[in-house]
Amino acid sequence: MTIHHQPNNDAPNKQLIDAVRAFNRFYTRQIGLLDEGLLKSAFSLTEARVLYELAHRDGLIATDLGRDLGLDAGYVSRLLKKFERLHLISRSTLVSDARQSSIALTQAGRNAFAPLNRDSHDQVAALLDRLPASEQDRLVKSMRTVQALLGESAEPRIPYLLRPLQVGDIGWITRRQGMLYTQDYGWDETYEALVAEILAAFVKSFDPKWERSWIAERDGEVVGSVFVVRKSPEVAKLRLLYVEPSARGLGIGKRLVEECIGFARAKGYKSLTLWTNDILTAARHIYQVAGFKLIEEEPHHSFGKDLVGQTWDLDL
Amino acid sequence: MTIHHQPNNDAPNKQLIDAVRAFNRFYTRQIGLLDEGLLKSAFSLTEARVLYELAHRDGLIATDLGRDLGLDAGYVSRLLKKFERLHLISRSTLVSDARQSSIALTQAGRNAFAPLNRDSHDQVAALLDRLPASEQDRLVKSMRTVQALLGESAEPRIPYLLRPLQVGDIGWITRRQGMLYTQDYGWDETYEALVAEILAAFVKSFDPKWERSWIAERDGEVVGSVFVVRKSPEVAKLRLLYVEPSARGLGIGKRLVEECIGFARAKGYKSLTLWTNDILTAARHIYQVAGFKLIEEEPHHSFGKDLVGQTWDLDL
DNA sequence: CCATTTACTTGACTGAGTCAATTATCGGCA
DNA sequence: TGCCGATAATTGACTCAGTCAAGTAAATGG
Repeated sequence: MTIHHQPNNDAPNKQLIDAVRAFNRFYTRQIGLLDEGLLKSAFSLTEARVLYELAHRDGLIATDLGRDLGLDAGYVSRLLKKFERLHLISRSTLVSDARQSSIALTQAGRNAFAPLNRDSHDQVAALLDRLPASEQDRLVKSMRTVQALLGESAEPRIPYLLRPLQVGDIGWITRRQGMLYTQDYGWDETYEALVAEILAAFVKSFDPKWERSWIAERDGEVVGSVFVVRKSPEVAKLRLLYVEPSARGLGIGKRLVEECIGFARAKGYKSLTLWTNDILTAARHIYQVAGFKLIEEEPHHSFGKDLVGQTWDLDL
Repeated sequence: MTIHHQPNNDAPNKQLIDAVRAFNRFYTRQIGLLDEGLLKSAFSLTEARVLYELAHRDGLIATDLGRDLGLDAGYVSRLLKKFERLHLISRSTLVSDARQSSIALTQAGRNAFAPLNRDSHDQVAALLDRLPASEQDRLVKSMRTVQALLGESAEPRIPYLLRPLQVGDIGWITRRQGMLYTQDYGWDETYEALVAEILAAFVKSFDPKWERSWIAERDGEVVGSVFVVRKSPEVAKLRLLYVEPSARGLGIGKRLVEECIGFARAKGYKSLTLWTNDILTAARHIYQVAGFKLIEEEPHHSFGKDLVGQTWDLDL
């Protein structure tokens, strides 16, 4: 299994554990039901699994089968011997290692596997068929998520990726910022509206020569963003910096702000300014570290709360 | 299993079937891995499952166990006999039916089950612990989805539910509309910006006396929405009608429009107007059926396309 | 080149789960 | 009331999937 970033120190929530255990019981039964159907064939369940592997992957050796299917080496050996006796497989000793031999299905083996495969396919088709198309999609999507999370990811996970805005992003950012600040600070729905307004204006008046957006994406999900707009020929403004709680601690916020500064410098702006609220301490810390200076503070009443707005500037 | 709404007539997509089969293979192995850990106990896997059922449900009879765990009646009988010999369970013949007897764990039974239960719990905890908290949530959510879709739903599913706007909705609607029209009609990012703008304005100037929003929600997900705004004291305007492709065919669009009409009537508006584009045929059909009349058409260039805008009115 | 590890095989089991026959009881019905 | 077909549970008789440990042959590493 892969080593993941930031493993939890405290034990996972009991409710989550129970949910996973419930799912395991449920799916044990589910698999049992599906397997019942295949039992009438000449092959045992495990034999069928072995045939499946052989039919779908080339150049397997006995050890691979045992490892991937979780089978005893002796048992695999016996299974393969039986298959060989039935002329379902052929084995050829590897030149690279005379202990191993590459196993391949013969034509007879493929013929024997075909009906098994069809039955299994049809059974799953019948299962899916009970659901409307949209739910089939949801089901498969969820299964893929489970598999991705529990399985070993083939490639080491990219911590995150920066890209420009695409369609769908501004809605997503609006939603997440709205929900986050409502949840964490009790702001009302007008904050979400403000974000929507700012982003709409950004897109409508976007000038690629002087402005830019950065979206931080992880595993295909937006986990952060920031925007730079032209306030005047000499002043750029950083807006709407945000990092998903689940992606904090990866340095995404810092990186986003650095990108903004770099961009503003490259474009010849004289200074970079931003407006924020004093309660957003995590963001403030990032601005401070990046060299921003607090210019002005003024109380205001917005989003249903009494807040203290702050203007921060950075000379470029 | 439950009878679901609108089963598919045509066979499900092969890709989906293969994904489900891949998941089944994956999870077979996953369960195998988890079970290995429990093998050192004095009980077999099936015995542990039986004990689990007995520990968590009262008044079970032998048949229930066989049915719910997919076990042979004879085998269950023998298992129970063994448990009884070990004084782990007690059986009392039911007065209602002398063939059946209610099975309950004794204190010794509970004591025997406790370590098994703890081991299983700890194993799942260890599994979850490898993931950061946010991914644990994603995992469990996906598992619940799979279980809900494949299992028999206890209560018949509510097709959908109408509710007013909440925080997060306007971002979501912006995103989905933006993505949908980009995908289906090739509109550019300015459409998403327009939606954001309209929704921001709606929230900011919202007057509950004269205006309203309806969000259609299914299984906790937004699947449609519509807004009514006050254009003038006599004219209400219907805006941003939208239904998720996955939720079409449930009459959500029709219902949303009907709500708008009802609201506009109740508030004493003289007419309800709306603006749309001729290519949105599904929506147009809904408007026609609801009694709207096409008032005006004019070509315009928006969202990167040549379009024909339409104004529809309904006298109330 | 020798010790250790790895890939595979084989003999000897066991015990999980199946199948069919049997008994006891129930519910329905003439 | 008594009979019949169905259901709940039990039991005997299996089998065969899977385990465990010991052994062989080849590879690997110092």
